[in-house]
Amino acid sequence: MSEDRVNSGRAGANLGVVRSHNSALVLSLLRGAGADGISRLELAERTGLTPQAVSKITGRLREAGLAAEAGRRASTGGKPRTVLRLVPEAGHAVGVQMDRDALRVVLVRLDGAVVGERREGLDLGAGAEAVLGVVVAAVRETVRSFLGSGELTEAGSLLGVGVALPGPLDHARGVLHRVTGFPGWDGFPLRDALRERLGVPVVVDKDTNAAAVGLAAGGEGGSFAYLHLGTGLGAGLVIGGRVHRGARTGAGEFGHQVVQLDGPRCECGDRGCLEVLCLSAVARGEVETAARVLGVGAGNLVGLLDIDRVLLGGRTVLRDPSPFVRGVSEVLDARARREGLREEAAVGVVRQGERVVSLGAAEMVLGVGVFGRGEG
Amino acid sequence: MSEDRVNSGRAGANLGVVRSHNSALVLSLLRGAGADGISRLELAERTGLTPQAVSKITGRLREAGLAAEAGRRASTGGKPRTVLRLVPEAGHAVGVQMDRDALRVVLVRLDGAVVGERREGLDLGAGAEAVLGVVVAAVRETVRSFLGSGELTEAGSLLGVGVALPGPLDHARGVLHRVTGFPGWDGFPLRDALRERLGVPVVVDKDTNAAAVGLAAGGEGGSFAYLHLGTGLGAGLVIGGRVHRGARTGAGEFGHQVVQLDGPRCECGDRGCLEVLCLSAVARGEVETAARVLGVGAGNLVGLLDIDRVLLGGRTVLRDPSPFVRGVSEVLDARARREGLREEAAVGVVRQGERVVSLGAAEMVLGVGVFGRGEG
DNA sequence: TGCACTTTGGCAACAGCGTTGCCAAAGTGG
DNA sequence: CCACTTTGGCAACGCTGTTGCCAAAGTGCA
Repeated sequence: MSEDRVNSGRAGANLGVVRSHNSALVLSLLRGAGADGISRLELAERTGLTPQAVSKITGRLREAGLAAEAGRRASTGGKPRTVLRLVPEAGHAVGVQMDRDALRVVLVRLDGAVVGERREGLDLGAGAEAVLGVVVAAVRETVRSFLGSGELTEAGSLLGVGVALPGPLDHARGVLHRVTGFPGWDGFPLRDALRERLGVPVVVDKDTNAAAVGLAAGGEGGSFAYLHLGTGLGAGLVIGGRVHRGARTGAGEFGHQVVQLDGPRCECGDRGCLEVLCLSAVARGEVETAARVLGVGAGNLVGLLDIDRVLLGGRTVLRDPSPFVRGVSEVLDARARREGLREEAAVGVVRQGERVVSLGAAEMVLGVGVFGRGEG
Repeated sequence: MSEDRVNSGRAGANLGVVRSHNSALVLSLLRGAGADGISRLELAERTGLTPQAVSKITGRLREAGLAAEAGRRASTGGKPRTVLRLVPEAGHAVGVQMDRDALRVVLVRLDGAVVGERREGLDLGAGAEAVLGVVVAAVRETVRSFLGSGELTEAGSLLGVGVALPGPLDHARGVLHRVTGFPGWDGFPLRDALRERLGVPVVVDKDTNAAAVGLAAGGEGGSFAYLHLGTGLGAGLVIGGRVHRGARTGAGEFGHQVVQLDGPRCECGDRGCLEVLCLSAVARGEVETAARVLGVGAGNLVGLLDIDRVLLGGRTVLRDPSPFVRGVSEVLDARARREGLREEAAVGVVRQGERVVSLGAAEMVLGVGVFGRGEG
């Protein structure tokens, strides 16, 4: 019912919404503070809430076991501030990245720290049932070996499983539209199938969106794009702190923007797509050219959305990031100079490397799982 | 203070936020219902609020003179629903469109109906002070002749003035960065200057954003783009019902996306921009080519953002819309077929014609002016 | 060592939000 | 005419963050 409301229009607010909003807000600030912790008054300043409200909210979080007091700051002439810290062991989430040929499973704590990881081969062509079995077994095994519990839901420790994979899909329903090259997956209800077998909440999303969620939760503020250059070229967009998926989870199709009218044929059927130009340059060993072409696409994106930052990832980039960073930076730099802007959008490489997608998948669970509909 | 919070991060919510959110929500539904009106129970269904909450909210709106009961629906076996209607005369807003060579001022009622309009020539090169004088006089005269009051703020009837103009500017501060071709405007604090002279709230935004606000308020739901093809080529983006401006009000720079690597030089300094390709085709009289190129840009946009609809406007399109609609539709259609989507993004022409920008400018005031921070 | 001062943060009372329970009003339909 | 349905207001309520107040816990000067 609430999902309908959110989809079909704008929803009315009530006290419950206020509470979960504020709780999620405080929780995310606690997470951002990490092991350093954060004081109540600092939380009040950052949220705009009164100190007393923060006290009540953190009191609830402490009672729920999600937060705890952890030492004090130095005094500034009065009573020293008490430091609050997230209790990282209070919850865990599993992140799954399903690729064409590989499976990656990570287990993270509430604070995002990785406590377990597992990698193995995967053959998406083996059929939905077989693949599902492999994924379920891998998740079970990961949780068992690192949390030491056979029962996934035991003690409420496992909040859920996030699954990221390429290809068109429906995030809201958790249904795959198709998986490029593997027609057997058309319309497969991956979320419900996994939820039934694992017995915990499951979230499904495109790999690029998952990465974007993880990066946003990892402290990347404002608006940014994650550009993933691997076997394909896609983007995850974060606008004002929230991932933008579009109504059909179709947003972020970055690789098939046309940057050369009547250019070479792309396998999508169109001509002059960024992806075919970029990847064919990579295949020819012309990394500089690939980077410049990627930069042009990034420039188009920055101009359209006025984003603050561009983060690069994906196997092809991570193999040797510097020419890509340099090439994209140069294009954006030139753009900013032309526009008369003081600073261009900053370009960087994801520091999580190849794990950025699976970590983001886990993050999707933490973002919404701990307190109502979180803020992403 | 609240502005700081909103800009620097995510803000905590309290009861006041809930009230203004829900009030704005109900008000926007009342506006959407127009002269037909809408019943309390319908409002409850649409917002997800309980009927009793809707009764309280509409009670406040009625007390404020913004809404009124207006007849009843047919009975369905019980007491017939009472119809509520916006009181259109309860408030007015002025929309100003400043163009390189022309000024357009519209006066609209709370329901968006135009009750007055005024057009005259403008020379942006005449200097800020001179132009300001012309604008102020035009606004005063428009209000006086159609509302019959010399005092703008009298009876709280004029809620504010929205101003739309091209060129880079800062929406949040209401400061112009520069106006292409007229360096004298660099850094001019247009919003504050107008507010001081007119004595009512003033909102300043890019012309394309203003149009987008107006279209969104006019019932265009979901996510869409307004593409404006006039002396330049720009876009206004609405994502999930809200205009996306970017941190620097720089979003929507649609015309300078590169669609032809190493293409012809654009006056922005880059090569192969959509704008130069499209407008030069128009200049050569090759409208079909211009439309196709525009379609390619629209396709890139649809792919990146997964928007539902593309609306065309601007002098060049409005002169003869059908080839543009056809050309863009064909490109998007082909895209959707390639993707295997059931339906492509719909293409249309703004029904407001040349007034879409000035009407949107007025809408910017109504959206935020009546109740706190509205929903855009 | 003592006392004035600053700062933190909990307790209690409070205002105001939407919600719930209840019932009068105003229709339909047999 | 009366049973029934549906609408929507009144009153009590639970819960939110807010405000006023004060104890706790430091600093720093005398």
